[in-house]
Amino acid sequence: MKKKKKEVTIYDIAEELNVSATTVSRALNDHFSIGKKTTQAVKKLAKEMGYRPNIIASGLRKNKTNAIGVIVSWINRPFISSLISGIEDVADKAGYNVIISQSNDSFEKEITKAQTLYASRVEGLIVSLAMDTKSYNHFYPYRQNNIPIVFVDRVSFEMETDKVIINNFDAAFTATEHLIEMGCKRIAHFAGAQHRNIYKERQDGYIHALKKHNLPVDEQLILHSNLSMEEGWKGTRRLLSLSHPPDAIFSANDSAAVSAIQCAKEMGIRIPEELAVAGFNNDRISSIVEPPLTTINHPAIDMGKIAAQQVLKQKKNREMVESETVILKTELIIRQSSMRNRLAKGPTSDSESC
Amino acid sequence: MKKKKKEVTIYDIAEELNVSATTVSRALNDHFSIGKKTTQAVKKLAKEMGYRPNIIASGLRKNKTNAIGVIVSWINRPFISSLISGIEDVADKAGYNVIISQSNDSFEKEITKAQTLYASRVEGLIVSLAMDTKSYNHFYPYRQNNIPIVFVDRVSFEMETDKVIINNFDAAFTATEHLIEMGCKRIAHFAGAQHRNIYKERQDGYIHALKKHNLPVDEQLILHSNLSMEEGWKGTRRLLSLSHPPDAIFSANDSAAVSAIQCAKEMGIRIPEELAVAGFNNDRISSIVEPPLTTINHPAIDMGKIAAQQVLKQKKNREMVESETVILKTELIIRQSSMRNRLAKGPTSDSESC
DNA sequence: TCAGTTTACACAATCGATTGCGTAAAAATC
DNA sequence: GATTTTTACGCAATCGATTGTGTAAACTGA
Repeated sequence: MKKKKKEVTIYDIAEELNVSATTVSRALNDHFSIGKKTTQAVKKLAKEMGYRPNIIASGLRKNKTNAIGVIVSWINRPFISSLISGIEDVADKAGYNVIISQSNDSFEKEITKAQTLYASRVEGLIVSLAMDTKSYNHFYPYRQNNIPIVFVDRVSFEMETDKVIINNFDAAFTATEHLIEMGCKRIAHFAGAQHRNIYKERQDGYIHALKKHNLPVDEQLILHSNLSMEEGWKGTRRLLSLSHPPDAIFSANDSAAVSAIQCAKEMGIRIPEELAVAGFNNDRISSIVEPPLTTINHPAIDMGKIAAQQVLKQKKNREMVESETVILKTELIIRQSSMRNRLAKGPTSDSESC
Repeated sequence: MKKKKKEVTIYDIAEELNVSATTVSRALNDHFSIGKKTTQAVKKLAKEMGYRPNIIASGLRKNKTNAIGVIVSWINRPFISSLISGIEDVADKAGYNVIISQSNDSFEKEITKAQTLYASRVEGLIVSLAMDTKSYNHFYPYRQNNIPIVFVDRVSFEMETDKVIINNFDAAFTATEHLIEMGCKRIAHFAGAQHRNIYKERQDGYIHALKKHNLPVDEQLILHSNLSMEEGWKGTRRLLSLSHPPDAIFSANDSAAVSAIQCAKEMGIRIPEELAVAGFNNDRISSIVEPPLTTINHPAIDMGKIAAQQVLKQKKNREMVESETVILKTELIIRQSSMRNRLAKGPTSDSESC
C-alpha cells in the first residue's frame, strides 16, 4: 500500500536492532571489532528488510565509483566489440563496471567523451584513439589526477601511458614477405591514415619487406584510404587498370581486402594466380570470402583483458611507476587467397570456430 | 610540488569569493535567484580553479547515477554490438552513461549481472535475455523500485515490460514463402532453442508458411541446435544424406546458413539450383559468402536507439503507464542463394555498404 | 581482587552538493 | 518617507555510509 517505498538504510537496520549505524556498517563489512552474533543478526535483518548498500553514499565517502571508462571508435566493429568483451570480462571479475562510449572516429567527439567520463569520475580509462586524433590534451586531466590511462591498439607514443598493442610492423612484414615467398614481385598496399600508428607501422612493415627482398617500392602501388569496402573496391579497379598492374595486394584491413577479392573476381582476374591478396584482422568475413583470405590474426579479446588488467595494476601501484607497453603476438593465417605455389594444398591451420 | 592535489569543491570557490557554498552551487546551476555578476564570477573562477562537480555527492543528494545498464549475451556479436552502439548513441545524448555486461548466454551469469547493476543503482536496464533464461525473479527488484526495464530482441512475454522486437514470425514466414515461391517444395529449418521467443517465433513462421502452401511439415527437416557454424555444417550433412533430402534450408541465423552453403558446396551440391538457402540477421558474412545469402535484415542499431528511448520515456512518466511493445520492420534481402527462377538475374536491392 | 587488556560498540565528523526556509538590502509603490 | 515587494544570498539540514577516537563492560592474570 505504501506508494513511495523508501529504501532501507543502515539507520533503519540500526534502529530495529537497537545498535548504532556504525555497528551496522561495520557488521556488513565484517569488521573485526563487531561481535559474531551482532554481525549475524545485522546481516540477517538486512537481507530480510531488502537492504541494498547505497554505493553512491559509500562512493562519496571513499571517493570511488567502481567504473572504468572505455572510448572506442565504433562499438559495432568486429575487433572493437571483441576488445570490449575482454575488458568487461576482467573488469567485472574485479568488481568494476565498464562504461562505454564511442568517438565515431571523430576527434571532437573523443574530446567530449573523455570529458564526460572524467566528469563521471571513472577510475580508469581505456582508449583506442579516433582516426584523426592528433593532440592529447583532453587526457591531461586524467594524468593530473592520477587516473590510469591505457591505450589499446590505436595508440600514441607522444603520450606516456600504458599501452597494449601488437607489433604491426612485424605482422605486416610477415604478411608481405609471405606474399613475396609465394612468388609475388609487384605487391600493392592498401594503407590507412598515416598519422595513426597502426597504419603507419603496417605500411612500414610492408615497405621493409619489399626492400629486404630487393623489390622496388612503387608509390603508385600504395593507396591511402579509410579502408572501407568501397575504397577497397575502387582501389582494386585502379590498380588492375594500371599499365603494369600488381600481382598482389596487402591490405591493412580485411574489409578492403575482401572487396579486392570480389572486385578482382568480377574483373575476371584469378585469385591467387593472377592476384594474391592478404588482409589484416582475421575478421569473420576473411574466412568466408572465396577464396578464403590470408590475414593476420589479432588477439582482440586478450588485448581487452590485458588493458583492463593494466588499469587495475596501475591503481594498485599508486606511485607512478614506469609506464608499461605490452606487445601481443600476432599470427599469419595462410589461406587460399595467397597460396600460389603448388606445394601448399589444403587450408592450413586456422582458428575457425564459432 | 603539491603531491596530493585535493580536488576543488564549491567550498573552495565560495571561500575565494566570499560567498556561501549555496550561492556557488546555485550559480553553477544557473539558479534564478543568483545575481548575474555573481554567477559570472563563480563560473569564471570555477573554470580557473579547475573545478569539476562531484557527481557522486550530487548523485547522493539527488539520488541519481545517470547510468543505464545493459545485459547482453555476448558483446562481440554483430547484432549485439550494433544494438549497443545504438543504445550508447541516444543514452549519451541524454546525458546517461551506458554500463555494459555480458551474460555469456548463461542464466546464472545473467542473474549475477542483474544484481550487480541493481546494486550499482542504474536508472534503467536494457536486456537481451540469455539463451537459457526461463525465470525472471532477478528483475523483480527493479520492478519493485520502479526502475525501467526494457527487453530487446530476446524477450519474455511472461514479464510485463517495455519491449523492442521485430516480428520474427512474419519475417520467417516471408523468408520461407520466398523459398516456396522460388519453387522449393521441401524446405528444412535450422531452429534454435524453442524457449527463447525469437527462435520459437521463427520456427512458427516457417511452419505457417509451409501450411499455407499445403506443404507437409516434416519433423525430420527441423533441426534444433545452437545455430553455430559447426552445427550448421553438421546439420547440412545430415539433411543432405537423407534418402529424400530437402531442396532448401531456412536457417534462424546467418552463421548456420553460411555453413550450410559451404558444406553443400563441398559436397558438390549446387546452390541455389539443388539447394536454396536463406538465413536471418544480415550479418556481414551473409553478403560475402558465395553465392550471397538471402536473409532477413534486422535493424539492430535502431533497436538499440529505441530501447534507450523507451528507458528515458519511462523515467519521465513516473506513474506506471501501460508497458509498450515496439515492433520494428524487417526486410527480406534476396540474394543469389535463393534465386532459382530465371527471371531474377542480378543482385536485388541490398543495403551493402561499410 | 584489582590493575591491565580485550572486546564490542557508540559518537560525531566527514565526503560534496543540494534545497527549504529565512532575511537583510535594494527597489518599487503610493 | 513609510511600506510593500523584489532581489540576492546565507543557514543549516540532508542524502547514506564510513571511520578515527573514545569508552563502558567483560575478561585476564597474579
